[in-house]
Amino acid sequence: MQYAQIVLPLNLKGSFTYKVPEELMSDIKTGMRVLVPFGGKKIYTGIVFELHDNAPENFSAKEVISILDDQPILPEEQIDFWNWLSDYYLCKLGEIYRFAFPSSLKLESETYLKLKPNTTVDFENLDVNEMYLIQALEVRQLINLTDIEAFIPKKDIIKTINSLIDLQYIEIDEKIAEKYKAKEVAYVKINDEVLGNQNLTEILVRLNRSSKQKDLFLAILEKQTEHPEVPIRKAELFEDGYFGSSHFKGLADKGLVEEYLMQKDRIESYEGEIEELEELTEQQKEAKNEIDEAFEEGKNVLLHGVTSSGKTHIYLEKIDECIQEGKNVLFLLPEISLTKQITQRLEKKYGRQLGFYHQKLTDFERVEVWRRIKHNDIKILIGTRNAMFLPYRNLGLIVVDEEHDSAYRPREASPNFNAKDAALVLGNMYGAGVILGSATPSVESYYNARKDKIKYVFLNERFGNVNLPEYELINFKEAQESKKVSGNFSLHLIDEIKKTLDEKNQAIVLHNRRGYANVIECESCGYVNYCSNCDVVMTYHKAANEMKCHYCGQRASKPRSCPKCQSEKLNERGVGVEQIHEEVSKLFPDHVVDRMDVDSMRKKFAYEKLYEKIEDGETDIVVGTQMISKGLDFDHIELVTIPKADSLLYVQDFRAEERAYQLITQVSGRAGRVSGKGRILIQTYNPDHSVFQLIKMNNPAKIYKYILTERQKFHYPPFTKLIMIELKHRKEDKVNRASQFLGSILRKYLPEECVLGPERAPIARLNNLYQFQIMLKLPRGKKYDEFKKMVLLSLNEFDEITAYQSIKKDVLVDF
DNA sequence: AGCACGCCGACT
DNA sequence: GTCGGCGTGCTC
Repeated sequence: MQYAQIVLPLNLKGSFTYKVPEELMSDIKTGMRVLVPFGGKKIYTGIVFELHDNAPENFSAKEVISILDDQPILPEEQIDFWNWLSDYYLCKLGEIYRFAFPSSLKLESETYLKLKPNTTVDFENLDVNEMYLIQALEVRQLINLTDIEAFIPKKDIIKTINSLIDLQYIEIDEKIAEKYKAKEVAYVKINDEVLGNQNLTEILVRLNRSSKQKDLFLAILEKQTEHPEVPIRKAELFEDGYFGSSHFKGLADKGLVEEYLMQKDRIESYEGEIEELEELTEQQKEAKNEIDEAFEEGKNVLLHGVTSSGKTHIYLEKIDECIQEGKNVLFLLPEISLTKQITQRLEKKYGRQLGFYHQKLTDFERVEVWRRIKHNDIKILIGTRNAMFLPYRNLGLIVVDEEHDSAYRPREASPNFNAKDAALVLGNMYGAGVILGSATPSVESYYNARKDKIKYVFLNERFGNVNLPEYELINFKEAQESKKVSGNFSLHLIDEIKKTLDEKNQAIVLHNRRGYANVIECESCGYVNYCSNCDVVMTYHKAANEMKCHYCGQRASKPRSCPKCQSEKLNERGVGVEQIHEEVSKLFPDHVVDRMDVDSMRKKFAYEKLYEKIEDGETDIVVGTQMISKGLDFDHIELVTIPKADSLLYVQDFRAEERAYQLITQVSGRAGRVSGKGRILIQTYNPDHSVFQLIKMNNPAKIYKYILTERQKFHYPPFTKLIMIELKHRKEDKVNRASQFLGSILRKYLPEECVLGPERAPIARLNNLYQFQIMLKLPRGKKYDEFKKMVLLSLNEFDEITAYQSIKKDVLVDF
């Protein structure tokens, strides 16, 4: 095997061919990391994806510099998984690599500057910047490029460096820095020789003159003899303040004790009591049996369990079984803030065998988890979508909790894949069973279950036979006509909240729109504030007293008068959650009303604080956006109200109804978890709308049937496959031409009815990039693969036009 | 993605 | 006249 296909952490297609030097041939294996030169003088950490003997024809391969691992860091299963992801989602292996590995594991060379040896610098002829740089280099021999920014203005850096290189004073070098340092902790022990020497009395007599040292010596000796297997941390000796480090040093100088260092995991693990699981209810047992059967047939499972039906309970049972069989578990969650409940329960049972992996870990913490997974120290890994790429060796089970959640596919992620779907494939690679769990499964998963591609398991009762919440639709139009409203609330709804509060219970008000008002509009000329980076109006946030663009995050001050016609009559239009919160606060001045949305939860621990407040009953009403539909499992929430439910449906998206159903059902699940007397009030202008009517009936099968019929009628997923191609560029005419061109190529290879567009994106400009999109509607089944090859062909043809290379192109498969 | 090369506008 | 902008091309 003389050649290796290496994947590099760059946004480039496929892999690169390198020659394996003779001396590395016997050691190199697929899945190992290697250092390779690339381009001018850069060195990258690449991964060996394939070894072969086919010499490249069109170029001469460079040589692998060295191998970084003694065993493959990436298991075969992951290599297969990456290849699948790249094929299916039409993304680059380099993108996956960058996403999958913590940056400390894929070091690249950094450019350094150093003084040329044996040169005398003539300071007379240097400018200020040049002098600074030379002086800095005299102090520390190496300086990397980013450090220079600290003392030379950014725009002068290149000039300064070039000039000094011309003068032959400095030179450029590349260096790979080892970034990851294991955290080491100091431990102490009695010197081995001292222990061997039986004459302890003699030692103690010698210590009589320094009583503290003697006490310390005895303390260490006692710990060590009582628990010889437990290392003694140096820090713990000084914890009660009685001993100081000078006492230890005294003993060490006498050769009685010694200090040694050990690596410590950065991640703190649970060390408390370990607890057994509760027994399953009859219904849960039945569900578990069905899962077992499915797994035996080699089928994956969609676990559809209404809120508080005890899905977690079943997960725990399956997890336990899997671990008994000596296999490991991956538990996926849409976002890390939801880990609380599941973690607490798992920690009690599995303690240190539990690991976490998510976006909030530091890079070093990620590396630690990698190592622990590699060493098989972790039995259960709880994590978000990026945890799918850890180097598992023997996965036996993957759980995807809240599988419908859109966080499994963040909009602007690279590589863009759906973690829920990818989990099924990952499970297949490892021969592990996969459970997708949700109270409101995605329509696609439900359809797959219906088509028997995955097994459908339904839990339709709440734990402890508690009743499901009851829905009531309030006709807001009628209420308005009979003048029974106050602002955005019907008197009936207000009355219901009042009743709930009188019974010392809590209520939730859902309004899924951030800010105070959607638009601020000039009454006389109609002027509205546009974001300067995007083609969207800015939202008024009263709490922060500013205008915000919800797409690029830009902020601006609230205008006092119309910048166009100077009129001071500015109208606020469109209702945001802040306004609903304000109204509720005014309606219930004697109660505590809190707001929960991304804007109010931005501060550190804001979420935790509010969570505690609700738990302790200090909050009476929580007004919030969709955030409140997740993780708020409290006993005293009895009422959920949605004053402006229509806004959930007025979204331009074929998934609007599905999303509305999921959101309403999820937030409803917060009510009456214990009492079984939960009530949901949906206030709408269209109480006859099918979605509301079906929700009221509380019959999931009917809702899914309705949504599926609609999807079939309009040729949307799951009946067709969608691929969305987005093109972005700073110049509108350029991206317009490019998308017309790509559209024509696609039409050349695909039937006319499959290609929609190109057209301007609903938000024509975002972050100063103009956007055009082409939607591909492709048939399912065998034909799909064939058509997708054509798409790939078209995209490659497009890529050959060099003039369009500066255009950002995103391909979203299964949009 | 990074980096070098090369061609056009705003300044000493 | 130069500096520096960024459009283009290339990397095993």
